[in-house]
Amino acid sequence: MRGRILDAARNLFASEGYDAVTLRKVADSIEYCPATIYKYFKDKEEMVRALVEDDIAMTMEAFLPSLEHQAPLDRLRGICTTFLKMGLEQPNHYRLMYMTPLLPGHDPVFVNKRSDPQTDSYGLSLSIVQQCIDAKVFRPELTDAHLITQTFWAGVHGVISLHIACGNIPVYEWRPVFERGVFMLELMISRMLRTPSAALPAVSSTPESAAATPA
Amino acid sequence: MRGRILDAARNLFASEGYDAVTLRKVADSIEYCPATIYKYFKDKEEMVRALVEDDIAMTMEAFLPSLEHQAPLDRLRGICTTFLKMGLEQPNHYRLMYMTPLLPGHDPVFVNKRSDPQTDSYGLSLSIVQQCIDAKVFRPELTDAHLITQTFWAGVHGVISLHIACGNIPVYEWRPVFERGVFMLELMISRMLRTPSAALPAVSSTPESAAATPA
DNA sequence: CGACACTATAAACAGTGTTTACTAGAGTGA
DNA sequence: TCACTCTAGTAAACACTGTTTATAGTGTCG
Repeated sequence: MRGRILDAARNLFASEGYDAVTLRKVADSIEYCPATIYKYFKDKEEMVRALVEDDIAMTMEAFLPSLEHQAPLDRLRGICTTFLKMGLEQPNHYRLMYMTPLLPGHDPVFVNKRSDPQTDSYGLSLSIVQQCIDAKVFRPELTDAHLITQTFWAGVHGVISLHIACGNIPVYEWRPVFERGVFMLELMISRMLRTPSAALPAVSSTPESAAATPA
Repeated sequence: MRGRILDAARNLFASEGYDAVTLRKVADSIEYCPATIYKYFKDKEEMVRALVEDDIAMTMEAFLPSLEHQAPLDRLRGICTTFLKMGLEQPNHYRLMYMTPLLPGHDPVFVNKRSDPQTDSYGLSLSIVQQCIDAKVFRPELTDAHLITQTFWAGVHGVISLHIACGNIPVYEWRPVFERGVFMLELMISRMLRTPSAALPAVSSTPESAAATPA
């Protein structure tokens, strides 16, 4: 039953976007009374958080193929580009997960799922970064796995979130956003590498087509 | 009169935060009827946009000292760190300006103010990056000023916005956010430099105090 | 003075999230 | 079988949003 409510919410969310997820619309689309939802969720926030947790689980699944690579650096590349793709393809979900300061952070249930490489993407990234450090991939002075993880995350997140928030302002002649994400990633990686890297990836200087973010 | 409304909105916004800016509260705090606001603003959105435009102007003023530096690279460093500081000190304004995909982008008045180094921070950054390119500061293959500007912007924005959205999740052992911003900036700069740079800045590995984002 | 323009308002409308009081029904135990 | 409880679902209301309409004031100008 919770599942049916969440399905309806998910559909509404994916089809009509961010602000369309209203309790009444969810209730209507499942042909129930708005108050019924409160039998299964304490809050609207709790309902939304259930959605987010599902999305987190999906993200973790999407990371799995990247873990097959032998070289830890390739694993790092893999999850970063996967994260980038996911954020660009599902901006609504991304916005909810990483651009909305709602999740109180002090919620014990929510917090316990974090920092675990199995269920949390930060924990997973952290462990891969640590593997890179152990494999002496990075320069010797770069020893703080948290700092490195947070920097990679911020870099990729910056490209995604800036695109979601400002990507539809045409006077900024935006370069293609995915290429920009890869450029950012390789920029960071290559500066951190112990053995100097090859050239940075090329980025097309044709401004991105206007079909960037379809609201 | 528009000014008085905006002042009230600004106070409300700064003191009670993002969601507290409601037309009725603004009207109450200035002791007018809610409908009166519609005499001076077509929308709530137009009122909010007026706030944002003021903030943009303030941002531009904050950039002025950075333009005094002789070396173009120092100018670039200056505006980036200023941007970083501003975003961290006024997260509410930052969120409104750069994390809310509201501004339709097709508004002609709004668009005309963009891309001008005098009134738009992107235009200003772009011109400084171009000066760096002309001064042969960057590696010869880095010729696309837009790409470079967008990359710097994304990097700094990533640190700020990630901190605003997720900085209150304690299990991520966040390193001090300002130091992380400078680290990100120098990471990007040093990889782009034609003449190799010195070491990256040190970042304290003490997790940031819990007083990060006071809601 | 009379006509006009303009300001501010009260009241309502449609839409939120949320709560309360209530009903119909399904079980369960005696 | 009969009462009993417990629960899923509901209608109606409440307190809020942003927004609109019709109306009462208030000044200015001819």
